[in-house]
Amino acid sequence: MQPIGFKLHDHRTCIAHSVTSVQEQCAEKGLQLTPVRQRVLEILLVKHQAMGAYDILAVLKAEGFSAQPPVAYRALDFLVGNGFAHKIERLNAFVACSHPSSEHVPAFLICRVCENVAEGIANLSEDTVAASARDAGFIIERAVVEAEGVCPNCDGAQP
Amino acid sequence: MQPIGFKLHDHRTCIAHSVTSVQEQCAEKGLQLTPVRQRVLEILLVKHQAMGAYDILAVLKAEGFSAQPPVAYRALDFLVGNGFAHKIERLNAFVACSHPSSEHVPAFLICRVCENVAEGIANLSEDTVAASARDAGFIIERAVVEAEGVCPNCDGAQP
DNA sequence: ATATGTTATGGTATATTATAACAAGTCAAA
DNA sequence: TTTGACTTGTTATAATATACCATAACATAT
Repeated sequence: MQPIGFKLHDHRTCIAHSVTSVQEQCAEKGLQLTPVRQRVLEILLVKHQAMGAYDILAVLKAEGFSAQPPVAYRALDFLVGNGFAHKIERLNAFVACSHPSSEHVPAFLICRVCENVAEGIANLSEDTVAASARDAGFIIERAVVEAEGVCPNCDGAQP
Repeated sequence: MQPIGFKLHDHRTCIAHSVTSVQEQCAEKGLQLTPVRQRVLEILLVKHQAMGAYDILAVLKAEGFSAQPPVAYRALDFLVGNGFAHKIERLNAFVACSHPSSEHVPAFLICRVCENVAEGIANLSEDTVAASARDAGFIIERAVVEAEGVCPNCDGAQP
């Protein structure tokens, strides 16, 4: 059991479920979840913490995959492009998606102390953001919310 | 007259107003708006487009300022840290703040065609994000919304 | 007037993140 | 069996960002 979204749960079944869910979606959509791609997804799932491309690369290398930067970036592009992972721009790092089965505007709660990340869902359509965009005639194609702060596990423990 | 927030307006007075507003705030708070810092702010204000640190550096260099990367990053840190500019993480680039006089959660509408950026204000406190954070016991210290899409000027003109 | 602390600048070097470009393998469909 | 779409392998390099050390400028305390 380890923290996820700052709460404890059975992380092993969590990983297994995510992987099979992604496998199913790939089958449905005719996407190829190749060994490297699946492995990168698994690596991201191990922790609910954002990982840099080069962190992932180090793991791949240790496991005998080819480990030039493009290997990691290609797999990440695939995962992000198909909604199985997200990039956290603020950290230049990546996390597995916690809600891979539905379209959504992800909202990341990033703990600046332990660097764990929880993914929620934002509802911008009811926000002033949607109104501004509508007024301006701007068409939103995708969006993300990134919030930095302190998670419950670190609150009190650290400044 | 040029596009700002995708609309036309008198950009010269816009720049002048922004600069004097920032000068006033610095005076109030005892912050030093040194020559490089003010110049970087002005450079950002020239376009309502995000600029990379190295773009700014190039302008500084042409004007005889010292032009090693830290020069730009320091000035940008000052501006961002005090709310006079924002970093757009998705672009690794910076924009002058359009609402420098008030605390707010900025929401960027980023046109993927012309790369112009409009800054709105998000109201996350009424969003599911705030609820998730509250439920999780997560304390949000700062947040940003980044939306990518197509602005009214580019819509129709480009795919 | 001198010392001390704080803030800002100058500068080198290097770390970190990301992509371009090209060759080659896989595999299904025409 | 070739074509085409997609994936991988690999080298090199681009783009972004920071660590680190030294110096200057200036206010305030001794």
